[in-house]
Parts: sequence; C-alpha cells; structure tokens
Amino acid sequence: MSPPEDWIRPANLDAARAAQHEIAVGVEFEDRLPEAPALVAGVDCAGAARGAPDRVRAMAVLLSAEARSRPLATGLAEGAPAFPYIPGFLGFREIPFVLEAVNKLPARPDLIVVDGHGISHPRGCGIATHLGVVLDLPTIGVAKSILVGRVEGMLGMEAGSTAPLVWKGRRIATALRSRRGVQPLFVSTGHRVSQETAVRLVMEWLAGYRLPEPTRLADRLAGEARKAAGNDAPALF
DNA sequence: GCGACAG
DNA sequence: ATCTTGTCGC
Repeated sequence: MSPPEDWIRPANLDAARAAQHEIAVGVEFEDRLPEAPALVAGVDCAGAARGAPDRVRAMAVLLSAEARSRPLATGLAEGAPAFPYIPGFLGFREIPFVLEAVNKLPARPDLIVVDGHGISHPRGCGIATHLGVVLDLPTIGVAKSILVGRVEGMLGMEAGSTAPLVWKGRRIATALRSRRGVQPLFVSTGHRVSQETAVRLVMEWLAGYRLPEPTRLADRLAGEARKAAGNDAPALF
C-alpha cells in the first residue's frame, strides 16, 4: 500500500505539517527488527555546489554485517527538490530522492541509518521517522546537531559517553560521544527501533570515525558522486 | 514579538 | 548543505 501523496509531496507547508502529524501517529517505538541486522543501509543527501541550481543528490549504501566497510551496492538519485530547506521539514525536500535511491538497492535492508533526526523533532517526525513509516522499515536517526531540546546532565568526553536529549520534559534522543573529544551525535528512534537499541546499533556500527559506517559511507559517496557528475562549482568561465 | 533552527 | 589551507592534537 503506497502512502498518501501528501506524505511525500505535499502542496504547501500546512499540508506538510498535517502529514507529519499523521505520520507521527504510526511510529513504532519498540523494537521490531533482527537483534543483529545483517543488511544495513545508510542514506544521506548532498546538495549542489554554491552557485549551481538547487539540486539534491541522494545516496543509499547497502552494507552487510560481515563486510561493514565494503558496500554491497549503492543507489543514487538526483533532481530538483520541490521543497526548500526549512528546519523541521527536511523530509519533504529529500525523501522523494531517498526513496528512489533506496529502491535501487538490490535488497530490502533490515535497518536504515539516516543522517538527521528521528522522533527528536517538533512534531515527532524527523526525516528518519518519516522515511521509516513511509517504507515500513526500521530506521534510526543520527543527527550531527540538535533541532529541538537540550542535553541534560554532563556528557563525558570519553568515547561511548551518553546523556539524554530532553524536550518538553520528554527524552527524545541520546547524545552520544562516538569518539573521544568529538562533537556528539544525537541518536533517536526513527521507526521500529527503541531508543536503547538505536544507540546500541550505532555504537556497533562505528568503525573508528565519528559517524557510523552506513551514514559515513553514504555521505562520502554522495560527495564523490557530485564531483563525478561535474556538479561542482562552475569554472570561472 | 524574539530567538532558535536537522541538512 | 556549501565555501576551504593549514594547523593543532592524539
């Protein structure tokens, strides 16, 4: 069953806001995925270089638990976004392309790690949650900065340190110091993955870098694809 | 009204 | 997100 058109391409901001409220109702906060996901995908988007027309390039990478750093496959999708970037509405800008990229993968992953927030969002519908509900697949949100809320308590400097991200008295994500000294990651439930499991899986898929492999590779490959497509800053003439 | 504000 | 060389620290 395909989701409502407004969940993907709403005509305006009001319709988009209404869609987020609807999507948030369908979120599953409990685990409904393999304890040890064998196929994990990572998705991220890159924009066009400054000066170039507004474009979005989505990259989806498929990894296996055994060969975590060697993508089994990748899926690429690109185009002109129908939505501008508005904090709180990122999904409507990137998801059309992310869906296309994920559909190009040869298999349905057991889990998708998304660059951005899950439920740690004003309406509980960040891009990771949005994507998870639309695809009905387990997703985890891994953001590099906060959208809403504040870290409660002290976050240790050591790798593995965590502290809750709280908003309106609710714990919405976990600040995670993935490497000692680096800025923390904000890990949240996307869909069908509990907060605790989300943090556990992100840590398990870390490979010495700040970002977990699925997202790190998607980010890197999206950037390389941009260059390869000559979508960089135009020559001086 | 003012400030904050994923990518 | 993107613009960008060198530089500081483990």
